[in-house]
Amino acid sequence: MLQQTQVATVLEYYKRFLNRFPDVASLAAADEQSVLALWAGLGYYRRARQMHQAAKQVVADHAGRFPETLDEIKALPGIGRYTAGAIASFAYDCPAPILEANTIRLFSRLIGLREDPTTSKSQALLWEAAESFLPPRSGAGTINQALMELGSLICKPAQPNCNQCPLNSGCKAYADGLQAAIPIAKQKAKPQQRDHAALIVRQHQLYLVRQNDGLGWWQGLWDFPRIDVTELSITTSKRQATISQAVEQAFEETLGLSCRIDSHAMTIKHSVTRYRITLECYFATLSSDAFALAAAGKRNKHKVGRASRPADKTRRELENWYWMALGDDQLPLTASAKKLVHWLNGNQEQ
DNA sequence: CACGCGTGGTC
DNA sequence: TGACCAAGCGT
Repeated sequence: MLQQTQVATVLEYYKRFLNRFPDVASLAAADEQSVLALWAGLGYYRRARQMHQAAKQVVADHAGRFPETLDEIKALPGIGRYTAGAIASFAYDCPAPILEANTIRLFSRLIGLREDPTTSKSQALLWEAAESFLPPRSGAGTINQALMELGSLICKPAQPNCNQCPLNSGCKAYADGLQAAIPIAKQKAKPQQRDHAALIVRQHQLYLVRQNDGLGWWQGLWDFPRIDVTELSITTSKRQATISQAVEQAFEETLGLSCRIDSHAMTIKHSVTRYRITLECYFATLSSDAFALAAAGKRNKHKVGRASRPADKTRRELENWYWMALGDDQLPLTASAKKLVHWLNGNQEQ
């Protein structure tokens, strides 16, 4: 959970998760969808699937006992050199180095690294630095955690407290006054704007949702029917009726969902990697034939794990539909879908 | 090796 | 407010 995710963000998810899956065996025995449901909102959902797979692998290949050597730990899906080193040193006191956001910054400054820390050359130097701090006998876990804390609390990204740093006498960046310039930030791809549209289709107290397939964003997670309408180049200068018509047509062509847009509900701004997404949410009514198709989806209880892929393409779509109650906490929803659910809960007039 | 993957917090 | 950042990994 902590991979690329701040501790404060993880805490509540972690508690809920361990409450539901207190050991490897219970996680291994779980449905992927219930694992994802507890992860929903955290992001990087591949981590959840890989951890689930790792639990199964521990049961199958290690008799249910978590492996205790660096190589065996690293062989598990979703566990790379950092996470393997962290587990091995924290849990089993193996003399394994670690390198992550905090210590990359710390070591970059200590050795006065003037290049992009992500290149293989830089990485080799940084791992070497990490290794140089390992104690000869035991206590690697303590040292590793102490170095992370030092990076987190003192050797901060901006305005590091060099005067409080116990390592400042050996720090090249500090000696040269370069602590603000190191590590150098690598240039990122320019953010791109995307326009999405989502439909709010209510039938009695249930809302139509669909599961994302194995391609693209939010694989295996559920969302309100959503499409990318960036190419429609919708502008505010167009009449609302024109926009609605274009969006209706796009839903028909993309999802085979024939509907009429009734009104605009809300706008959600969010982002995925380098994309800045503006999601316009509309109340909509399905046309009668589309309604029959969607109703068929209701009989398909949502599946465990990824949806199967029958040869027939039209059927494939239908398996991914579901009528969801607003209070449903079993379905793994994307963060934006959760926001929309929250808004709908607050807007249940009547 | 560069890129994709999610989201929320901070300044 | 938008850019930066976070207990990385797999491809």
